[in-house]
Amino acid sequence: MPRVLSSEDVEAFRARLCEAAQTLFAERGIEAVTMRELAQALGVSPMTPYRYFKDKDAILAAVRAAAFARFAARLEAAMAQPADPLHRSRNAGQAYVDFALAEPQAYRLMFDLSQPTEGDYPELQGAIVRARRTMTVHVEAMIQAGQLEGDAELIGHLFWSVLHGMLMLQLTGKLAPTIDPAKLRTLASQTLVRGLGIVTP
Amino acid sequence: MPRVLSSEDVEAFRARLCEAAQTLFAERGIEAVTMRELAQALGVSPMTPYRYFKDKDAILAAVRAAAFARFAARLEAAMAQPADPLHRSRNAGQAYVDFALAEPQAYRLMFDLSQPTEGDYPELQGAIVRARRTMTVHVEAMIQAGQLEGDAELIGHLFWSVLHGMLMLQLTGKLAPTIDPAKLRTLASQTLVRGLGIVTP
DNA sequence: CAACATAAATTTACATCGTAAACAATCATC
DNA sequence: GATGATTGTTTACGATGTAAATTTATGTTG
Repeated sequence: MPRVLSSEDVEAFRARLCEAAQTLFAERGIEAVTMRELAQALGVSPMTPYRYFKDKDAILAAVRAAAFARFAARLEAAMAQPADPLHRSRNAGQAYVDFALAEPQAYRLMFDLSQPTEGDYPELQGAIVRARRTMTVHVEAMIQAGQLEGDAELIGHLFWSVLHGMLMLQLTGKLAPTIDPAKLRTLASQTLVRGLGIVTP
Repeated sequence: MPRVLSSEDVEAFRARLCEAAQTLFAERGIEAVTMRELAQALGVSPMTPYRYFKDKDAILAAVRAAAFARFAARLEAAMAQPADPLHRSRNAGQAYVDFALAEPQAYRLMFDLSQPTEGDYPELQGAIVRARRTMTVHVEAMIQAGQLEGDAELIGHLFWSVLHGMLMLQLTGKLAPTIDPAKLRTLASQTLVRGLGIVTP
């Protein structure tokens, strides 16, 4: 049933496809999902998705970009709560952990070394930049509040590294069975606060 | 040219295959390597590898186990240098970074979320345990030397998380272009030393 | 030593995947 | 209403992982 498509229709189909892909990824794992399945989930014939995306990589990139956007939105929402900068940082950290544990497949898609399809796909690039920006904003707030001093971007990346490392080890099942991830996160938090000389209000 | 194979021959072939796989992985990336290529690299017909490994996953697991073993050996060698515990920790951290940057494909294979083929393959499990053990030994040494107090395993996992997080972000190209990875590592080290109250000699 | 059994390796074959190319069906425009 | 473009489908192809059949070479036995 072909019709003339407005660009809104195109966007709508793309969005539906991304959503279906995300759902299937979460259910069956990323590489278990095939183009044919995806088309079937949308009720179209196997080749139809190719009218809206160049290839599978392009779909992956779009789903990744959407995941980064959702991720950034969560962090921004957590930091929007009124509180002193240190507490807002804690909230953001909690939101980070919540996201990764609630949507491990999305987190994996975002941070796996699977494909270096980064450079292409400017939409994806933008989503990453936005998410990364969030990582340093809260540090700048603490610095401005006099709770901390130093290079905000560098310190932001340190927070990020600690969170990312703990979560990746947890998600990949690399933590020792005796390790309680929550305790590890508490220790990490306390250690960073002390180590960076953050003034606790 | 079939012959009766001793179990040493079998092991030798497996080792050759793993080595070839590792080389090809490093060259062309992991998922770009095909069973047929692998067989060709060994000068055998495409199906021969299946006489020595159940399937491709089994080969992946064997290469992963070998990578973990090499990794653990490097860390252990770095810590075997005579020095006070804190310096041995630093050496181990440097060895960790060196390994990941020198063999990014191996590091990726070890820590990607690609397949949860962990549970099967006891050989792999053992290699991981050995590598993980290394991560806490140096902390125990510092505690015994009175340079630090706390839960050695938990603190070991904190060190591990920070290193792993920084390296993964670097290897996946997620660090901001303005970030110097070496500076980030320096900040991380200083922050952990201060935050954990490590007594510097 | 000749015939055979068995283990090793190869060849053939197949299902599945991503996707290119050919085709069909619908609508906008003249 | 004929025509050309746009959307969707069908068909087809090469590549991949691997199962099954087949060949080849060795060690064993009468």
